[in-house]
Order: sequence, then C-alpha cells, then structure tokens
Amino acid sequence: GAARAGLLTTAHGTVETPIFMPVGTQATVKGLTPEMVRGVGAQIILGNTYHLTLRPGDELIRDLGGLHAFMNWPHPILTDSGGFQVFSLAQKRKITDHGAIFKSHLDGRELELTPEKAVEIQQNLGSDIAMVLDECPPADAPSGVMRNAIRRSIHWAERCKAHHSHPTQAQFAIVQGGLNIDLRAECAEALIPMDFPGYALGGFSVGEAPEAMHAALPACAALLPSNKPRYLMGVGRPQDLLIAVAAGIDMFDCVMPTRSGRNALAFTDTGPVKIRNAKHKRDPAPVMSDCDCQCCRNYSRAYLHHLFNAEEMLGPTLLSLHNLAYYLRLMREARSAIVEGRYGEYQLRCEAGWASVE
RNA sequence: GGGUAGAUGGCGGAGUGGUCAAUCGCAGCAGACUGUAAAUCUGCCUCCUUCGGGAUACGGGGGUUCAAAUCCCUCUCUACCCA
Repeated sequence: GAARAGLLTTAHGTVETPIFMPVGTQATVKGLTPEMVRGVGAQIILGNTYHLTLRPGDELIRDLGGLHAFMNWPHPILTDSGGFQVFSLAQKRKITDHGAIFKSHLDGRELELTPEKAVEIQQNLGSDIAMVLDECPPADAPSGVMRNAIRRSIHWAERCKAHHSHPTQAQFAIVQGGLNIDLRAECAEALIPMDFPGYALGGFSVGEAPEAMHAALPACAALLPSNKPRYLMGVGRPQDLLIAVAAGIDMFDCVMPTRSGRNALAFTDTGPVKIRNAKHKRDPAPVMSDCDCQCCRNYSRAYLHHLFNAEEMLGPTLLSLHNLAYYLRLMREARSAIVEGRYGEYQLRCEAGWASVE
C-alpha cells in the first residue's frame, strides 16, 4: 500500500511519522499543560500566525525567546500561516492578490496579512515548520473562486519562499484545488518545482462530504513528492486519519480531539462517546477500558459526566487529555503496523471497532 | 382575631381582557463539532400527532364577556405586618 512510516527532523527534534499534531492556536493546547501534552506522546504541536500576531504579538514572543520558550514547549512546533483564517473568518476579511486584510475579531482593527508578513511573523515566532500563506476556499466555492484561489496560493507560495530567511525553520507549501483532481494537479505541478521541503494538502474538511474527501485523497497524495513529508491540514476524525495514512499522508492536525474533549465527546475504540448523555450518570467504567491515559486509569464515566454537568474545568481537561492520548496512540500503532507490514489489517480492525455499537 | 400581598409549566419568574401552550433564566433530554472568533452552538422540553395540527391548561369552584392567566364572587393555601 501507499502508507508510509518516516522520520521528520527539525531543529527541536525528530518526529516519527505518521503523526498527529495537537493544535495550540494561541500558544496553548487548550486546557492542558505542555507537560500533559508531552505525556500523551505528542511530538509536535501547532501555533497560529493570525492569532499570535494579534495577541500577544509576534515581536513580543520573539523578544521573550520565541514560541518554544514562551509556552515552555521545547519540542517541534509547526505554525499555520493564517490561511485557514481566510476561510474561517471569511466575513471579517477582504482578499486581494497583495494579501488578506482582516478586521481583527478581537477589536476590529485592521491587519493586513501578506505572504511576506506571514513569513516574518512565523520567523519571529521561531517555529520549526512554517506554512506558506494560502487562500483556503470553501468546498462549495464556484470554479472561478477556486481557480483564483489556486492561482493566488501559487503566487503567494513563491513570495513566501523568496522572503524566507530563517536558518533553521522549514517552510511547507500548500496545494489547493478542492475535490477536483485536475486542479489539484495543476497546483501541485506549479509548487513542486519551487522545491519546498514539505508539501501540504489544504482545503479539505471545509464543508464537503467526508466520503468525497476519502475518495480524492489517494490521487491527491500521489501528486506530492514521495521523498518529502506530506501534510493533510485540518483533518480529522480517527477514521479520516487512517484513510489518509493509507493514501500516503504523514502529518495531521485537527482541533477535533481537543475541542470535542472540551465539549464532552470522547473518542474510543468503539466510536465516539457523548459523556454528557444520561446513560453515563452511574457508569463506574472508564471512558475507555483499554486506554492507559491518566483519565482512563483514574476516573469513571460517572465522574466525568458529573464534572461536565457541574461545568468544572477538570472535565474538559481530562477528556482533552484522553482524546489526544487516543489520537497519538492511533498514529503510533499505525506506524508500527506500517513498519510490520500489516497496516491494512490494522485499519480494518479499527474501522470494525468504530462501526460497532457500544 | 384583624390587615396586606400573593398563588403561572420540574424550579425561579414574566405576562394583567383577544396577536398566550404562555417572554426569559435554570434544571432536564438529544444532536452537532475537522489547518480553533468554540469549556461552544443547535433543537426538544403539558399530552397526542401522518409535524399540517389537535386536545387539555395559569391554586379549587362559580360568574361576567363574542373572548379570561388577565375582571367579579367564593373557598383553600402561602408570606409579611398588627393584636
């Protein structure tokens, strides 16, 4: 199969792929200390250009020793460029060939994010991997918008590459094109000659049906250089990850384990568990019996149910911890399975578990 | 014993003649969440429903009115004040 196991070396350490990267947008993986994040096996986490330049400011972080020191995460960090905010904050920005002009969601002040500015901010943050600024269009974007986004993302990648000067920071390019394989190919073919050290697929999980993404992934992943890391941005659920690994993807990030954790949804081998549901009120069992995370070793579903019911902050913390432990273990086991030549079997077994009813 | 103010859906609490099955909050039940404007959001929450509606309802009983949670009489109960 296309599934691959690899090593990704950065200035702050080596990452075993395939890997899931917890999202720490605002210089924190919400609800968890870096020690807890490390404790569940995280090797690399995300930070965000748009959010950190608005608050507390990328120059402040630079002056305090960079993002690693600032947040006490001495391991690899990847920063997103703000390209996703082009999508998620679409109502608060205008986009031109020059860059994206945001009205800050915090106070309404204007922030112009050009490719050059996105590079400078990420260099100030000092992340190990920086992403080029891209335009992430929604799944239902008309073809004119999609083509324009591709054209713009290619030019912006060029400008990001030209402006980049950080000696130990790698810069990854992003392929757009939605579900259209021809557009994806066109975008990839323009970016690959620029010789970035890594390539990402952006513009997935932006409103399309999951099955449509699954169907497009093998061909899209195959467009990316096989000798460089491949990163599927913003994806996804456990089943999405395994399908993408099978397609040859190496890196993932997603808010799902942490956001869902805060919202009382736990991922398990038998599918997602809504811990707020009344059926857990008196359940002495752990969230997941075969999980060795701190949450599952020590606390019952009944206790978690109570914590969420009482709006205690420990609930979100414990479930975020469990969910990250679950995602990280899923990727570790996937890696072992790949190395041992039994990935297909591993994927099938996981999918069978998720499909079962608890 | 006298006086005053009250009694509304699980709770709190609006409404004071028709647009009221009744604002809103809480509690309860369920659903959603994918490069984080999210410890958030949505729906349901009297009973029945083919989801279009239908049937009973604002302490009990009686009355006025085309029409009452809203006005009148009466009973019961509650809180506070005076004896």
